[in-house]
Amino acid sequence: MTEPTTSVPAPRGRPRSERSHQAIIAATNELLNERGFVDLTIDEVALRAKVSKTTIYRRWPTKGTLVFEAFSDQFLALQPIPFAGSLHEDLLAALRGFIKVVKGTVMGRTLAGLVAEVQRDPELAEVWRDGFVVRVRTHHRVMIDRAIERGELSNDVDAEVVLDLL
Amino acid sequence: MTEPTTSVPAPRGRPRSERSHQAIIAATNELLNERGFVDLTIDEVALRAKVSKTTIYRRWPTKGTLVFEAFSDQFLALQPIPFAGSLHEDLLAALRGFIKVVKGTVMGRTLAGLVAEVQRDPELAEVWRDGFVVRVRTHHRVMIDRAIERGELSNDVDAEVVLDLL
DNA sequence: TATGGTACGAGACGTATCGTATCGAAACTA
DNA sequence: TAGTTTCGATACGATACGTCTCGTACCATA
Repeated sequence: MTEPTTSVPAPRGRPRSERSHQAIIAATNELLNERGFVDLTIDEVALRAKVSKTTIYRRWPTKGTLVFEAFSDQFLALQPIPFAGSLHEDLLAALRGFIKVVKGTVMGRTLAGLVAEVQRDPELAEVWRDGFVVRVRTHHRVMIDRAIERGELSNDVDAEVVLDLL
Repeated sequence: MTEPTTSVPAPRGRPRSERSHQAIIAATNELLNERGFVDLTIDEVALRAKVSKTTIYRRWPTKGTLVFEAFSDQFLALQPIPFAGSLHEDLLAALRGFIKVVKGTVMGRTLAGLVAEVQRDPELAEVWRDGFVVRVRTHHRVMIDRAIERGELSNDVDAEVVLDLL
């Protein structure tokens, strides 16, 4: 075998356009910031990305999954891990940063719509948990681990609960 | 004048049915708990309340305002003012109670949809602020006032910010 | 009792959006 | 060149919101 057995079975037919993929994500983020989740329409994403609506649905099954993918990277990039010194300060700083983004940018609007959508679509909820909540928690876990090396613990559970508001 | 000048100019014509009003609110709450904000339809509220859709729109301009009214009372009734002793404990208890309702009942789903809707409708946003956020804050203000009589203060601002997540 | 003002029920209606289906052209592989 | 898959264009079905019309029911007043 010249190819590993785990390799993809060699692509057939016309390949998917990578340019289209990026144009769709970009257009989605633009419209997301202009109008938020609810008022974003797939037709307009297609129009702005110079792509057919069919192409979008061929890659993302629902509006929610598309918006999720476009949004999550953009959002998480704005959530740095603070390094203040004490766990209490770190968590507070993280919370402040989170609130600042939610209240100070248009992303809060999108997040609200996305959270609402997650309540309705079980498949999206799964992607949401695996691809967003987990990453946020991993984020926080770092702070908590860092704190364990000092001897703080009882308040940790509370903090996790607080951040469950996500 | 047998009537005070500030009295209502005497109602003319057929009065609005109080029974209809209550039936609409009740049906809305039922459907809200069954399906949440997004999947609740005005047509079904009308059907279940044995009321014409016209009657609903004659009283509430949008779906959002109706749901808000039906939901806010129901929700706030489940948010008692804790009395633990210290401000820290009180706020924590309030937060726990809030999270418990949001995560443990179907109301969280409705709340998410409502928050998303508030981001879109400026009129609803106004009603939301005046009729919900204010009441929640008044709620918390009681705890804070109670704490001021002991001499805690610096952490208060933080707590308000945290509860801004609403 | 007659009249005018308002709410009511029933339902058609226009607009908007999601997501699907169809179909011929284009792009790529073997 | 033949086979396979994606592409764009666009019609379509399914819902839902919110508006509008019209004839009827209810209430105060003269």
